[in-house]
Amino acid sequence: MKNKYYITTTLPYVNSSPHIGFAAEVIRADVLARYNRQLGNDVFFNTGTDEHGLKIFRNAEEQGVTAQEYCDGFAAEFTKLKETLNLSFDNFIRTTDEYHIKAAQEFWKRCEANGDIYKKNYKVKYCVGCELEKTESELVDGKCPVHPNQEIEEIEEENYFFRWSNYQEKLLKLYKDNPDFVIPKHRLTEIKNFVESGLNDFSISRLKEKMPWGISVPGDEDHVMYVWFDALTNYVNTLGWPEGENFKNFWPGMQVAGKDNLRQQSAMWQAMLMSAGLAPSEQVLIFGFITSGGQKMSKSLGNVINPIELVEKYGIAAVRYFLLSELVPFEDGDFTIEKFEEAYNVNLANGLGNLVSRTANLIGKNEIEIDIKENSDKDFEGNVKKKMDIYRFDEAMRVIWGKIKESDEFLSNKAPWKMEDKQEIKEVLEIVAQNVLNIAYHLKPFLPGIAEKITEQYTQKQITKGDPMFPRV
RNA sequence: CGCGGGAUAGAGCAGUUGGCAGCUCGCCAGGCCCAUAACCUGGAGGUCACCGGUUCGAAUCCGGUUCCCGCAACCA
Repeated sequence: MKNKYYITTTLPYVNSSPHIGFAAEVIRADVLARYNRQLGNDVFFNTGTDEHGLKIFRNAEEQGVTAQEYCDGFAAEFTKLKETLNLSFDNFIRTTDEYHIKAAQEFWKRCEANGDIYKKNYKVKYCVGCELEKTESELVDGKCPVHPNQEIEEIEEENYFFRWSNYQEKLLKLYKDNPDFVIPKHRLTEIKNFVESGLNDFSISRLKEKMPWGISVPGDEDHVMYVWFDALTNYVNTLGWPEGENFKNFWPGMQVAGKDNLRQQSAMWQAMLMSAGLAPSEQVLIFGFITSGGQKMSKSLGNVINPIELVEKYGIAAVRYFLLSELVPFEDGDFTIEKFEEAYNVNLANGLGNLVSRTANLIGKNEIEIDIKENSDKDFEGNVKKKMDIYRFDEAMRVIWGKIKESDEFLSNKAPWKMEDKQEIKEVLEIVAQNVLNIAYHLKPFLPGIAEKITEQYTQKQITKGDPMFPRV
């Protein structure tokens, strides 16, 4: 019987084009999905788009289109990432999908039935930029410190609230019983501290007459759900919850997110799950951010890196390689075009590409037939696994590149191009070719396209030299 | 004392449970010449931010200090 493995990314909010940080997140999730498929597990991999809320409603108004049209445009752009980033997701959920809307309403009803939803008068200052209410202590000079150029709006209305405060002890118990619940450890510490400091119930609805772009609250046509409540439920809705077979088979699952999402994923959502009577997530991975030249990416600084343009210029393998290999997933990492090109030249062109070329060439020129098979090296496999078990994609790739270096050294030592005896040459090249084929095998989750190409080349009866896979830049 | 992260070769970074300080680029010298001006070998270059402690032994653990950064700019 196959193990079930469910993994989901967060759903990016569709108010701008795909961010390189989200690209890193979804590619890491893709690696875990592909790796688990390779291990023989039955995998369900989810991503999608978060499409409700005031910010989107207003953006659409400004552009003179309906909110749905506005979202459709972005959703198409994000869907295209499947090809652009070579992703293997099984479902792409949009929070405007009919099945999501129905399930989100069902989720609401369950929380309500459990006594965790109540109505109260709500008078608070609200920052449209954050889509969040602000307490007086959070404001600086009466303005949101995050969006100082936007006016704080006063909202006074009856809202529904979620009794987050009911879940403080249960969340702390969850963290205590599952010390690996949040990876890395320091993020678990952070969320534990936050929950310990006390939880305030949060508002989960908005008046429809003011902000119609949301999912109707069950049994109250005057309200729509607050975007966070609706969006978080996608992680089970995508599995067909409440009835779907997939839900029974795959939940609970792995969740990955950027560090800005720690609170939502590991505390708010977990409390919501408990309230609805569902099991908490299996584990939450919290990734670091990507800076650009040591600074936060910002349009005004002009240092925003567009992952799609990067792929168009350098190819998807180069982009996946950099994001997976040159960054420590759980810490902030820096991107510059210089580092990117250096990594490309050193590791893909001179390293992987060159080894594949020189080996194939030597075999072809000598007209040698060799006998090798996929994944023949159990030590190699074990070393990769050790790193994958702790989600260190960078170190797993370092293991793979160690095998490349070892093969280059071996070739230089043996110098088969000086040998006369065909049998002797064959013995050397068979070892190296076997290494290359194993490298390709372990590369499949990381650089699927390239790995397939190498595998195809090296499983021919007569291996011959191909065109360079990575021309130097 | 809001919560976290960080300081390691000229630059950029890694360093898991304490055990001879590593990687890439750059620099110097050599080799090879099968391969994409690539590949291999050797070398120079370190007060592991600072002070103290634990230990046979600390980049690593503990306490303190200084300086950066994120949470918290349009954002994942």
